[in-house]
Amino acid sequence: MSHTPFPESGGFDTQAIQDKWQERWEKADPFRAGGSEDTRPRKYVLAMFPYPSGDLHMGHAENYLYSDIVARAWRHRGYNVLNPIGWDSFGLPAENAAIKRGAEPREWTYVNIEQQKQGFRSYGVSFDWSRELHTSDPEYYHWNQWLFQRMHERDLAYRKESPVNWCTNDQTVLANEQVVDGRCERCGAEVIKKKLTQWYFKITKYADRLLDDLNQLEGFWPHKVLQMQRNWIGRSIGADIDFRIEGRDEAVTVFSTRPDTLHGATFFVLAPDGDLAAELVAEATPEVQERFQTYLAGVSRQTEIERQSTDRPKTGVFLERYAINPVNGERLPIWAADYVLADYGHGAVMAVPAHDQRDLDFARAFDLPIRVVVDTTAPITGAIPVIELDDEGVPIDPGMDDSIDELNPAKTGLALVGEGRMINSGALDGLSKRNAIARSIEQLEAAGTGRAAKTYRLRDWLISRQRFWGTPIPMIHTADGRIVPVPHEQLPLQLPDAAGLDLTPKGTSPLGGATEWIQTTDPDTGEPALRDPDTMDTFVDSSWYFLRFLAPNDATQAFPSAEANKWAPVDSYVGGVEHAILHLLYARFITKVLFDMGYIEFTEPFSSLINQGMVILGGSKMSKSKGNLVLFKDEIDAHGADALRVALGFAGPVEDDKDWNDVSTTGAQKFLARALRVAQDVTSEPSVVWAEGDQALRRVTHRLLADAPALIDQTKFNVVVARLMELVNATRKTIDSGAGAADPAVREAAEATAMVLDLFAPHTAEEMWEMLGYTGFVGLVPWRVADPMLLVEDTAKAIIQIDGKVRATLDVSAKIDAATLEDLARTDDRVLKALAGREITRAVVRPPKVVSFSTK
RNA sequence: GCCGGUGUGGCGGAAUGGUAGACGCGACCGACUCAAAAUCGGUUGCUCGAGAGGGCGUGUGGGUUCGAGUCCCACCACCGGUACCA
Repeated sequence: MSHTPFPESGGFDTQAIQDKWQERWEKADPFRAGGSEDTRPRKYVLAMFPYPSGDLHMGHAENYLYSDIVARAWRHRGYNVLNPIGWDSFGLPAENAAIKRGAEPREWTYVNIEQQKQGFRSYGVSFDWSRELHTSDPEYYHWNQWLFQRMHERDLAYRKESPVNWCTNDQTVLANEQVVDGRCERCGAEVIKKKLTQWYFKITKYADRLLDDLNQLEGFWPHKVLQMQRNWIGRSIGADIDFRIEGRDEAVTVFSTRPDTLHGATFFVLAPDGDLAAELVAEATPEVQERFQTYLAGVSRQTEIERQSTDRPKTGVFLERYAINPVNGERLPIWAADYVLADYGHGAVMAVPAHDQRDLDFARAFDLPIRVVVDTTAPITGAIPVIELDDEGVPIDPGMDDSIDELNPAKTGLALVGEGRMINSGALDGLSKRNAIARSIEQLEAAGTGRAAKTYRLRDWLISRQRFWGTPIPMIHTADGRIVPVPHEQLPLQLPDAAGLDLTPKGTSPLGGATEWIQTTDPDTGEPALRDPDTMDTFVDSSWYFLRFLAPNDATQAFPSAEANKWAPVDSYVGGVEHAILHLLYARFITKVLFDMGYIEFTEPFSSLINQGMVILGGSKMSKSKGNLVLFKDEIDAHGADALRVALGFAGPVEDDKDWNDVSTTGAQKFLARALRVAQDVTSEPSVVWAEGDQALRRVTHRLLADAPALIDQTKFNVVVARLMELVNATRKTIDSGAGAADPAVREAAEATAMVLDLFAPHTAEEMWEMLGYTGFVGLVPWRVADPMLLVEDTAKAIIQIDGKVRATLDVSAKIDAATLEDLARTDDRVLKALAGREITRAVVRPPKVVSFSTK
């Protein structure tokens, strides 16, 4: 193969070096994880597996660099490391490409995988290639179907009719997590609500555990991600309160975080698209029915974007029915309004306009009464106000001074949500908000009309998709209306050939058009039956793939429990923050489900998480549509894999975004050439005695050896590169103007450089190692332990401060005692000059580094 | 609005409460060269000063401390998440 050496590589043919080592790695396959015979402790490193959308881009370059750095570092530190790779190869882009070009989704997908694979090989990533998997292979999705059926058995997979998110462009439903700002996360089209019957995974059953277990991850996952998940799960604590509805037998329950304000409830609101509203309207007068239907039609036409826009005026219709307040028997008019959501809480609220901004806005729009029940002017700390009692021992309501217009919600339009003391609330009067919440729950429980309750923002995970390129849902709809699993001996239920199928989005699954495929028989009766035409959300695939890597070719089970318990949870998981909720929440959920089923012994999938920032260009995201893509392949071709890796590793902290303009591949090339030249210049033999080498250089070498492991653990990769540069610079200096190239310390430094540089520039490191006279792979060589004797300095620089300003520095022995150091400082010329006769009133001496004098 | 995060040279960024700016990019000066590239050496926070040397400096204002980029309080700016969630 002909090639031209990269420029700026100091005469080294880095292209040839790269080719040479990639060929050797491919042949020797040195990065396979050890099997059961391997007694070293294990580490599982994983980068979020790629979707094969085309060639690799800079985001991949960063992501897989970081996981490779960690994997390589752990190998050097004596671990049996698993660093696998696979493809998240089901999904919409394949299908859309297929529609556009008339190719099969499968073909498009597997061509892309081949391309990405070449990309990874050219990048020198130390994967265990023997465990490669594709989620679009029946050998993989078989076990999605298995998982689905196990969950179905436990009522964790179920069907329900509910308003769902519908992407108007992709013509499919979406999970709540896939709607971003009212738009489809994938294509950006507006999302509307539709009422459909779909398959769900009951993630809400795990809400408490998903929330509480986040505490275990504190310090190991980015704080930001933990916080995002907490907010997403959104646990609210309060009470369920039962309201009787006039003319109806069953009570209606509402959830409220403010049961203390029950006396301030003046009306009642139902979600217009909920079941209860429909029921009440069915019994209403024709006029009410008509008004309601008109309103509902308007509401359902709205997109999520319209619905979410702030400052929207409140709208609603009065249903001419009344709810009865359980604490005082008051009749509360029932309205239907779209500010109440059908799928949160119970889809109904008691409205307390004085103390809830939304209720207040609604009350003011429709002229409904407003009653203040918390006096927010009353002190809640300090002396408890004296409550006067009337003749019967009932507290006299102190009332609120309603001459204070600034505090009258009806006038200001501002609900009083702050702290205060209860008024107009019977036996709760005088209590602080906090105490009143607790007391009101006690009262409701005593009366049997309410109870403490929790509600979550998290909704169940909608997993059906009306698209082709995904895992078929392994269920059968029988003629008599039962829904039964596909018998396990018929699994995997494979996708039919896409040829001849109409894949265009039309709102129903393309599989419905696969006549032969969709028709089957009822496994119980033998009667004709239909398969479920939908496929699963591809996030099901990625929610457990890290377990499949432990035995990707096992045709008998999803994964062997014994292997899973040995390797998993993943020790270091690397990926973008865009998955902070979606993928990471789902994987945590499925892990807990598998734990409950007894397949694994751990409850969290990823012990530590690294979120890399984005690679941007000129301050904005790179994208094909903007035409500002920096291509992975172009950079490898222009500067070499190692230069790209070093440049990215050095560009800044892992979690920060990196502007491509600040990523210096040419700087990295220069550094790599300097490192190679150092190795080339070494004239001593591997057998030299290092202890006889130059002490100053040895100290630099050993400080790096001592610090590197902790720096890697703290993901301060950019600092490790900086320290490598310092070592190479120090070695250069020793060769050129110090002890010379033959000094043993020079060899020791060059060898240490190769061993640590392997994390960032594996090709260069291997080449250095070979230049230094070794034959094996440096990537497999254990790091040397730093000599503690070389880490303690025998001299130190002491700083002398006077009134907080550094006035002198002294070279002193590292073992100097406080009295000697203080004497030296007090008699130093510069100190005397700076004192200018002022008297020292205080001296703080911290040998050997600091003397601090204070003066008058 | 609510929740979280971040503010350090021209730029990317270092810095267990102890000399702020490691390491690099860029820039400038020099060596080599017919010349350029590459390479090598030097300078490079701002400012006053010929120099010696001094003053000021980590978003702003306060505080704790012998000593604060680092700890505490208040504020400002930017970024991210989320939002009729009852």
